[in-house]
Amino acid sequence: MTTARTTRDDVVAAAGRLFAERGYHGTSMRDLGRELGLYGSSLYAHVDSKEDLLVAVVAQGAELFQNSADAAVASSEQPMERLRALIAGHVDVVLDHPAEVRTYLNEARALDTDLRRRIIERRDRYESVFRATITDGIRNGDLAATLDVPLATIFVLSILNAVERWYDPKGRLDRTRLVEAIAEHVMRALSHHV
Amino acid sequence: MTTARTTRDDVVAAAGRLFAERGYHGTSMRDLGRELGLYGSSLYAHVDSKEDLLVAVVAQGAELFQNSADAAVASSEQPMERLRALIAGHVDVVLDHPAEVRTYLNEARALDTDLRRRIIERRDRYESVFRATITDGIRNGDLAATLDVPLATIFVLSILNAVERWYDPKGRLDRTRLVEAIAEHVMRALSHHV
DNA sequence: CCTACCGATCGGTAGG
DNA sequence: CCTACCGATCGGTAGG
Repeated sequence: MTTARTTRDDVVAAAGRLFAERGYHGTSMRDLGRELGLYGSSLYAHVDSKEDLLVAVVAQGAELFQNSADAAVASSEQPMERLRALIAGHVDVVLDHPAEVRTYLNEARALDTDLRRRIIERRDRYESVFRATITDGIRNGDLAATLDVPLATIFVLSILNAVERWYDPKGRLDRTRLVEAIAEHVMRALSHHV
Repeated sequence: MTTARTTRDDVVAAAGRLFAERGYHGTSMRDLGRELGLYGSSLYAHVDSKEDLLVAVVAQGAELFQNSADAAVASSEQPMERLRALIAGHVDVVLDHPAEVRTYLNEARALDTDLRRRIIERRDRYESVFRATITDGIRNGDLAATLDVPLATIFVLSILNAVERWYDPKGRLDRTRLVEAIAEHVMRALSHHV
C-alpha cells in the first residue's frame, strides 16, 4: 500500500479550501503547495495557472447548484414540493461542498471579465428555476398573487446563500431542522394565506 | 482656490472603495496611491500600515450599522414600527455607504484574530437588537409565538446584507420600494396570522 | 508628499 | 515532482 500521488483533482480541492478560507488573492501557490506537501512550483505540473484553479473550483460550484436544481425539478410536478426540494437541495450543496460554494459565491469576482460574465449567466440560470417555480406556485393558487416574483426569488436565495456564512455543522441545529426552518419561513412569506 | 490636500479620511475612503471592489488582498498600496494621485509610499504619511486602513474602514461600517440600530430603537416603542425602522435603516446604510459596508461584510476576515473577534462581537450586538425587537413583537402578539427567534433574525439579516450583492441604484426599483418589499416579506414571514 | 530604496514574496519557467 | 531560478510586485522605511 503506497501513498497515492497527487492528482489534479487533489490540487483543485485544496485550492477550493484555501480560496474559501483566505480568498483567492490571499492564497499563494506556495501556500497551496504546502497544503499538499509539495512545492508551489510543482503545482504547474497539474495546472496552467493560478486562475485556472479558480476557474475549476468555481465551475464545480456552478455545476453542483445546477445539478441540484435539475434534480429538484425532476422530483415533482407540484410547485410547492419543487420549491421545497430546491431549498433542501441548495442547503445540501452548501453543507456538503462548503469550499467550492464559498469560492463560487465570494471569489468569482477575481475572475476576469469574460469568465466572470459566464458565471453570472450560470447564476441567473439557476435563479430562473426558482423564479419559474414560484410563478407556477402563484398560477396554482398556493402562493400569493401579489408577490413580486423576481424580488421574492432574491430574498429566498439571499437566505440560502447566507447559510455558508453562519451555519455551524457542529452546532445544535441539524441539517433537517435547518431545511425545515428555511422552508417554513419561505412558505409563510410567499404563501397565499386564506 | 487651491486643490485640497489629501487627508487621512480621503485615504480611508479610497481604501474602502478599492477593498470593496477588489478585496483587501487584491488591492496594493500602489493601487491605492494611484487612486489618489500619489505614490504608494506617500500613504504612510497618513497611515501606519495597510491593515490599519482595513481596521478604519471596517470600524466605520460597524459604527454606521450600530448608529442606525440605535436610531431605530429610539424611533418608537412599538415593536413592529421598530422592526420596520431597523429594516429601513439597514437599507439606508447599505445604499449610502456601499464601500464601507462591502468591506465590513466581506473583508473583515482579512483582519487578524483579535481584531476579527471584536468585529464579530459588534455584529452580534447589532444582531441582538433585531432579536430583541422580534422577541418584543412576539410578546406583543404581533409576531408568531412559534418563531425560532435567533433563526428568524438570521433570515432577516441575510436578506438585508445581501442587498449589497444585487441591488442596482440605477435600476427600476427605487429605495422606498425596496424597503417596502423587504418589510412586507419579513412581516408576512414573521407575523402571527389571525 | 516624493525619491530612492529594502528584503520578502509573488506567479511562473527551464530543465531534469 | 524537485531544484534553481526569473522579473515583477509586495508592504514598508529613510531621508528629505
